[in-house]
Amino acid sequence: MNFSNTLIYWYLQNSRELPWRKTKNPYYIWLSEIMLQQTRVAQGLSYYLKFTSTFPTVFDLAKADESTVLKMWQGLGYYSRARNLHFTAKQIANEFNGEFPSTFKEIIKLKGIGDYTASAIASICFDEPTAVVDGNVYRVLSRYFGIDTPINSSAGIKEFKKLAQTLIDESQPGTFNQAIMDFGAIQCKPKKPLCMFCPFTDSCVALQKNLIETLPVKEKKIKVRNRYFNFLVIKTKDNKTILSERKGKGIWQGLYQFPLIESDKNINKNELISSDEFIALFPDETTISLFNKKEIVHKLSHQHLYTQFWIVETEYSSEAKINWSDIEKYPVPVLIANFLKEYQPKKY
DNA sequence: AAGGCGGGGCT
DNA sequence: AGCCCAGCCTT
Repeated sequence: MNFSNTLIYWYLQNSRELPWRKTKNPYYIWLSEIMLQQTRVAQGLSYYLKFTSTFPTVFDLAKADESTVLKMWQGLGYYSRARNLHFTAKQIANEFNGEFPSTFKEIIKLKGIGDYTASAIASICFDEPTAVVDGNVYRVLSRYFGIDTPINSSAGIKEFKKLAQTLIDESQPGTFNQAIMDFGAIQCKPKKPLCMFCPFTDSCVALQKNLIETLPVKEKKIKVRNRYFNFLVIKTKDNKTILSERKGKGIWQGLYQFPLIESDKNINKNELISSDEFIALFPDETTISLFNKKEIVHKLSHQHLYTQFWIVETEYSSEAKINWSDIEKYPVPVLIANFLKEYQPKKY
């Protein structure tokens, strides 16, 4: 049996039962694919169920406020996915009359959809033989064929796409694509792959040459940046606080946070209240206490955030317009959601 | 071509 | 601690 047939045979016996496998509706497939970008199935699953029940059609999603969409996305990460999802939903609803584009060439034009996602939707929903290349596919192909081209080099990206395209079963492209991804996720795992039960034991180059541990090759490593965050959790006498939206380029675009003073190291109370930024925010008398005695380290893939939450009690602040009971309506980073869970446990 | 963007699970 | 996950966008 050739590669494709062996793979599909494996898939018939080992595929995972997932809700988006029961449909070819491009709206649902699109939703699942966006959610699963750089995200494990286990993490994305509950979000998929929540989105499909709250927004059964693309029109429902298009009608929602962006803030509502972000709130529902809260905790899933890479929030530009949610903003692009919403943008594209409005485009499909308003300009395309709710009809999803049906060819790879048209699909890839949509915001938030790249080569992988366009291939997935075109193959699964419209039977177009366009091969997906995600992290699973890089791993499976680099091992099976013994290819050491770095998967994140431009040469590697082209090479693996071309190879996958020659392997795809043109009579069932969607099944082939899902099969190779499931195979990578379940069998040909990054660590401790299940080579002893593998249908490719006699043809896998990496297994024969003992290269399983070294393939695939990835060339760059990400640098981690350390940052020191001081969130000012305002409480006025009339039970209001300040939240502001993060704009611009950095992390958590579109999410809300307490006023933030960033420093180049952990600072104490005196250093905080004597800083220009603090004085600008609170010229009047305040009572301040540090909520977390030990710094909270929140790790993103590329930044480590050393965080202190300062409880700032003051008589009144003209900036404080949000009622405490309304905080939960705002989309916030997990770092802040975790704080709120401890600070006002009754709410959760 | 390179860097930025979350959060969580596994080793 | 480091790596990876149904990647994409910007510069």
